[in-house]
Amino acid sequence: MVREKITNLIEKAIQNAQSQRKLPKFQISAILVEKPEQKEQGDYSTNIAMKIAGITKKNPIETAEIIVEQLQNSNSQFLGKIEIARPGFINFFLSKIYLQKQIKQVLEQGEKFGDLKIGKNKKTQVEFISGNPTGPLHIGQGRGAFFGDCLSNVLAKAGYKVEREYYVNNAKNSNQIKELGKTGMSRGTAYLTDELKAIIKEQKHKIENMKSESQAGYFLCKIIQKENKDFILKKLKIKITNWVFEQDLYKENKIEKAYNLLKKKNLIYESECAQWLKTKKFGDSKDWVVKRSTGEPTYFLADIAYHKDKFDRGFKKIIDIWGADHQGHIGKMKAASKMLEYKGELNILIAQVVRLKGGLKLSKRKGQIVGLEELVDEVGLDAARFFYLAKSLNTQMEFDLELAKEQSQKNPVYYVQYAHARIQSILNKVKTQNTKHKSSRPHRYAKHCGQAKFELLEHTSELNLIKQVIRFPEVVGDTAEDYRVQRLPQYALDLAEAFHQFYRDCPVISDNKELTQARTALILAVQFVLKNSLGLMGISAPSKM
RNA sequence: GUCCCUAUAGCUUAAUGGAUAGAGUACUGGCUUGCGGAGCCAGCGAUGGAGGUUCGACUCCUCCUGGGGACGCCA
Repeated sequence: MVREKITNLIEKAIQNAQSQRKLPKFQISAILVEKPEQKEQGDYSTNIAMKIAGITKKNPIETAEIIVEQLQNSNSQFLGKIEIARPGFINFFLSKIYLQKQIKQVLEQGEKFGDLKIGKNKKTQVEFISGNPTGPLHIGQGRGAFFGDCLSNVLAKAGYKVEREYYVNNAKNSNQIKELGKTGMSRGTAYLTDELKAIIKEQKHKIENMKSESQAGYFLCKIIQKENKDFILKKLKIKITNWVFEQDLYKENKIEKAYNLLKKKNLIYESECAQWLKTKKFGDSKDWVVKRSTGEPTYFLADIAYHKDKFDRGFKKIIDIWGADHQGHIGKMKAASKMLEYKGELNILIAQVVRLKGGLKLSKRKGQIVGLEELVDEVGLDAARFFYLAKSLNTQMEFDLELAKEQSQKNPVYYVQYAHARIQSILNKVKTQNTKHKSSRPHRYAKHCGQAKFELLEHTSELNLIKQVIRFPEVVGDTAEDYRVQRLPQYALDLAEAFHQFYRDCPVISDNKELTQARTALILAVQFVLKNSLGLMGISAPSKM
């Protein structure tokens, strides 16, 4: 990645300056290289001179001058000019030759462009959605759903070995399953929705013969879970590799085993006939009950057993994506992971609440729910995904269903898809004119385009477009590190915009055959990256619209 | 009461302590000798309030105000 190269150059420059005694000796801390928003401020820039000004005892501009002097000696081919700007930024401009060469590389790598190795094949698990099997998913859960799917894609692209998991709270003896059973037996209304009413009606005879609420609830939850599963896989097109059932943890005695382990470690004590876990000692605000006075395990104990199971499966990095109502649960879980001496990385992310505009709250237990299915039907899957992913996970999100419907035809996602389709249309035309490649496969065609004379790509719009294209690996890497997937939709928009501007300024098809070939190669590369970034978001890249 | 998240343009929102706070949408005006006008260009418009730390604060700290969530032997 370009940014890494620049970082390395700066580090070397500082070391050189130090060995020439132009700068004092000090430990070089993290060097930040970022992409400025203004074009005049370079393609990349660093604030390192300001950071170390305190140590060098020179003002930032002088410090920058010393570093730049060394940088200029380094004679690197990919950099054009290097500028110093007040109050002490060093701005880097990429060289034209370097940019032109990149397109060939993108075409050679094709779909693999942007694949990174930073994950080092680390065994990673992303657990997300994990909706209760008592009803359909609502629009609040859509957040964790698309976020988790997208983050998993990004991590995989960045070189992690990712498993995607969904945990089903279907314990037969849990209160929610009993409540569900009650509802089924017309003794309650806890989870009553139109969908459930239909199921109950259909299964009336079977339910009537059931002996207990628990049995009826478990029966109903199986049906609901199957519907949810189909919905997630087929309609939302989310990939899940493992479905884990709470009931199986009971069946396999894993809950009792976890309990005994904690007991052995002397982390459990009895009070008021219940069994308490010493979570306070491990950083949580208080201790929690793991077994009730009746002897039944709590949800928390089951969750500990579940996490122990994750740890035992050898994940080095675990990401849990939970709803906002589980926020108070983080402290306990972290405490428990310490008790179990988990050595890996446990990240718990909270997807903040989704509110409906107009004040309707979205809590599963409080009345009105808007189904995720309804939303996807209204605005379409692509738009829904884009809409969700564009927002930061830990900001509460206000959902204007009316607006979403209204905007489904002028949604930003179409802007990106339009760029992709437009490119396809041009490519089709190019191929028609050039009968030799009329029916050639994309891969072979890309190879052919790789022979183009890239030095002909000189227009500002062409160079800007290339700059956007080569940002892609950085976008993948940054997102894999900070999990801010909203970077992806923004990037896709930026790339599409750069393409539309290029389209305005530079006709691809012209009498100049060499230029036509070079520009065809360029847009082909753009198309690869557009498709790739849409793919990470789970959004389709249509050839026609 | 305690803890957590949060407040940015009319609306929906972005911004690892950096430069002129970035988009989409809405609104106003402009773009036909060309490959898809679902496009392009220009304009309008924002950091809730008061202090503090810093060369530099939407970002960190304190207080205030508003919104949400959590504080069960529910899940």
